[in-house]
Amino acid sequence: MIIQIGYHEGMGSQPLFEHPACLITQLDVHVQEQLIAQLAPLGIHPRHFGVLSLLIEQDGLSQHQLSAPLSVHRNVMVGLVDDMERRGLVDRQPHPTDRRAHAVRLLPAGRQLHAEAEALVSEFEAKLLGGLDAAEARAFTSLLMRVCENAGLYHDIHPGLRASSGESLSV
Amino acid sequence: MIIQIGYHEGMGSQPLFEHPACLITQLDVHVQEQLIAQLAPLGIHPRHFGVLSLLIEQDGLSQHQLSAPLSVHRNVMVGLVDDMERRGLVDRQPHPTDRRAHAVRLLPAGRQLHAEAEALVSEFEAKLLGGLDAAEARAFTSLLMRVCENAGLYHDIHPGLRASSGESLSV
DNA sequence: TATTGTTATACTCTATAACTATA
DNA sequence: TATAGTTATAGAGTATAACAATA
Repeated sequence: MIIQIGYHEGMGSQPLFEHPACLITQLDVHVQEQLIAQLAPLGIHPRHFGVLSLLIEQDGLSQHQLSAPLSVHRNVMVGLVDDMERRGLVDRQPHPTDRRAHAVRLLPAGRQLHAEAEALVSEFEAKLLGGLDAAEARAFTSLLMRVCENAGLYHDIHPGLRASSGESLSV
Repeated sequence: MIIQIGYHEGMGSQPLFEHPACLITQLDVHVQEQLIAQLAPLGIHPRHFGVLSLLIEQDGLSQHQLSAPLSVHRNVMVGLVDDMERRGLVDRQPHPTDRRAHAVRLLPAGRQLHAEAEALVSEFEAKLLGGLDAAEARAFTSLLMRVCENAGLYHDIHPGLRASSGESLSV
């Protein structure tokens, strides 16, 4: 069965790389590639940087609270925290209010590494937006944030950082 | 709604989700997820849509010419073209100027499916940018394109595909 | 010698399910 | 009953290397 959508030949088709969705996807391929390369000298993956950044914003989060906003499955988070604990960047403390959970806490080495990593990430981002002037770059970032917000991407992670709503994963 | 992140100023550390790179990554996770869901009823993956779109713009491209702009390895392209040939969306013809290569050509069913797929993709994109007014949406897409261009993402595909002036691709 | 398409193999990543200890 | 963390296993996805035909 063919579903007629009212889109017929002759209405004109949009070039692939004028589709916002395709632009975002292509850009992310590049961003991932570059972030991995930028952070490799520090021995971490962008996901480790994500964990460190969330802990800088609010220390002592549980592994589940860390995995939800990063779109990382909780099984994978185990390994990420393992890596970072092994390197002395974080440790696992008993969670103050939930004895099932661990409070992942930043250690001084983690704070230091985060600062170095963020410098590298910011340096890359400056290059990424290097074709825009300052006002355009601000506008771009602001619009990006609004699109993300509109897509409901932050509901879990903001001030509360605790609205657990099932497992949201990429397919 | 304004995004409020309770972080402490002073250490020069930027909240994770104000980093453009992180916004792009998070947004792409969402976009991929949604595109896959949107196109699933048609039995295709976003990558198939990418191939169909490139062929709409310029029919008879070789598999290598298709794989480069889509950031897909040529080994993977074999399978994608296999899928689409099996469904009667495209076929493989002898390439007119390179006897090693195949010219992948759109069949009528492929043209039809592309129209349906593009309608679904555009519908999703309208929702994605639904929080912006028309001028903001245009600005966002335009800035996205400039960032992509600045990153060197379509040096291979612009001249041949967008202009479609009959010149061969320098891939 | 390099490139196109193809296949096979090995490797990585992710998903699923199970288990425990809590809630 | 549901959830946090953990582990093991299976499956999907990806990279590497090789090959034949052609440039």
